[in-house]
Amino acid sequence: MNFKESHHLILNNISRFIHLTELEKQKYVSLLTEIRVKKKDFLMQAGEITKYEYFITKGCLKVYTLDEDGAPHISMFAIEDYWTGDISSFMTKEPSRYYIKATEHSELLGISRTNYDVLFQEIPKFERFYRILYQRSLISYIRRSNHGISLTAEERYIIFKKKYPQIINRITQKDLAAYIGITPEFMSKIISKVNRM
Amino acid sequence: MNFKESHHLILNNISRFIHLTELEKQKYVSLLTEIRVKKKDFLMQAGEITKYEYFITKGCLKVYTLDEDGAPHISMFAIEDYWTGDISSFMTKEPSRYYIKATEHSELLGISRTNYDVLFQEIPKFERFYRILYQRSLISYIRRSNHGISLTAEERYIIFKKKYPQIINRITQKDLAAYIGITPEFMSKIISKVNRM
DNA sequence: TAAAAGTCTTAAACTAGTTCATTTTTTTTC
DNA sequence: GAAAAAAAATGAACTAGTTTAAGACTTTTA
Repeated sequence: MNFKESHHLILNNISRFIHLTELEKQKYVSLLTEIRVKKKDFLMQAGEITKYEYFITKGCLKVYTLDEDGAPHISMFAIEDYWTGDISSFMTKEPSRYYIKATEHSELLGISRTNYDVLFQEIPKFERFYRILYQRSLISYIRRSNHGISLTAEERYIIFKKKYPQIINRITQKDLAAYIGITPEFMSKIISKVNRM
Repeated sequence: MNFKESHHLILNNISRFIHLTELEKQKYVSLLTEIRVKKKDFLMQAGEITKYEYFITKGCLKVYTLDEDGAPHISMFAIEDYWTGDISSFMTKEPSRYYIKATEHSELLGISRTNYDVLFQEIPKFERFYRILYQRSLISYIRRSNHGISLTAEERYIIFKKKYPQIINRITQKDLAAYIGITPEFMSKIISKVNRM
């Protein structure tokens, strides 16, 4: 059996948690859709019902909401080997409040809501895969929500820099500010202060 | 087959996502441990390795960390029909950074780490149950982490009050402040302001 | 490759939230 | 049910982070 590079990447990601036979691998990749999105283009926009859960094989994207004043708040940056999407809209089939925009030319594999359900019927082992995937995401979001209410912006910046060195060089300071939850002006002050230390 | 009241509660919670046969129900409840904890007593403390994932059948508990200054930051309040614990320490078997303290006399059902693994082997359907449970928790923590960095304390208070009316009357204003992420003094100001509106 | 658009920096005036100290009110305990 | 302990309220002085504005630097686009 011969898989393309993107399929190798996603199968390798999955193999960290569950073991699949060659036949299951074939079945699984047959349920995926390939998606390309150019820099600055949207993978999805607020108001739409999320059609896919995504796995990034190349590039970088930002997932964000806009508040009443039109200010962006970035929920996550997704690069190669990351999963992303709006799990809430994907599950409830209600319109999303999120935008997903490529900050670099990106390539993704998507699984549609229909195929997501088929997947569980045909290869129940995937319940385990997603159980573990969501469990791990949950751990990091519990931590992030605690940091948001208990740490200063400077502390959150230092943690982000340490935890995601491979991301920080690929994003603008403005987007980093929208992720940390402060204005770009204050982000600029923090960075020059931390660098001076 | 005759189950006690607490077993009825937990089985009813589980039946929202998966269907169990009578035999599976019996098997499942045999893996649970009953726990009682008096008001102001700890269910667990920072430094311990989390032994159980908990389901609350009666009472109210707060899950919190202490920062370097000794100030508490509450991650969640758990009441009847809620699941709680420290999923990170439970999975990694590393010492927890959380305290769980009963704010009322409470009764819980716990599943140990060993039995959690046995459960998946014996009733693989539980992978699906936990997949859905974690997926839903994830959705609410993603939202909470966004609120923490994008909303004012007053907005977070109004949202909490609307979303958890059954909890707000059971907790102190001080604990609410530790959940919202502000000082008790500022919480007091916000509440009197919002009530005046 | 010049012009336009977007990003980053700096600074002054402002606001949301903290700190500290004191008093009042409510809850707990014996 | 009185005394002690904890929670809530209030206010003044403070700090982290915002707003607005303007200039310098960098990237994108025609």
